[in-house]
Amino acid sequence: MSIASDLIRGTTDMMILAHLLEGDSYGYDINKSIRMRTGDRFELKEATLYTAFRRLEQQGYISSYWGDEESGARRRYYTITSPGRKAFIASVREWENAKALIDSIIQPHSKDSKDE
Amino acid sequence: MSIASDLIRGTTDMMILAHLLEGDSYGYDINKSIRMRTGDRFELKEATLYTAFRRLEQQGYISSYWGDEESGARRRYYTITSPGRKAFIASVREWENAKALIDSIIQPHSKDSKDE
DNA sequence: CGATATACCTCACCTGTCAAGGTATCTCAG
DNA sequence: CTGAGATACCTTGACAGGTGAGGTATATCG
Repeated sequence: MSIASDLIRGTTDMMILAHLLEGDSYGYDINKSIRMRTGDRFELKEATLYTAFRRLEQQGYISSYWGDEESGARRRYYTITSPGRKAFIASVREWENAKALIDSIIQPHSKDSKDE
Repeated sequence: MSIASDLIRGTTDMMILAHLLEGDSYGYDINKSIRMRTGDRFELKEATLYTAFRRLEQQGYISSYWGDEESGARRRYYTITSPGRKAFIASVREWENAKALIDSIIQPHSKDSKDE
């Protein structure tokens, strides 16, 4: 019951930024949160997650630092930046827009007289 | 004011099938219809449109035939097949699903106690 | 000691979009 | 008649994002 990869394309960055808006976090935790929010119906593939981090950091939308836990596996934490916040807002607007446009295209149009 | 190509990815086939549900049509006309339905805010790029036709025909979701107009440029008409109709219904369901999942992921979660 | 969970990472491959280029017909202005 | 623009089709190569498969390391539990 996963989303087709072509459908989530272009929304993964938005998902990650949305999570970071609520505070610094790290890869595994972000994915766990996504799993929980969707009732176990969706999660990002690890490769997708980490390539997204690279991309977002390169664009200046997030920054990272290593956590200082003394036990357990090391964690790389991410912080959303000011440009990242702006980018998130813009991407949500774009997403709402795209949803409306696509819906208007696929919704059936009543056709009284259909000559064929 | 176009949709980011990463956002429409995976919906173009659905758009085309939606149009063909209302009767046979050809490339140029489908794109014109999309432009009209969206109030000139969106249209498929030609390369995208025609690669989608190839893909859909190969999957057996549409079939094609040449129109017999005696004047003007020739037109290749497309018909949606029975499997195509089923695929369309499935893709709409998937799309509705994806929309809901993505929205649930990006929507802000109220956090009463936010330390930091 | 091996399995499982946490936690990170990279590489090669696949697929869909798109810019750029091409063909051919018809109409209309000059 | 000639050139521009609209109609209408098509292909190729480049590009970008998702993903399977593979890898590393630590802690815990039986």
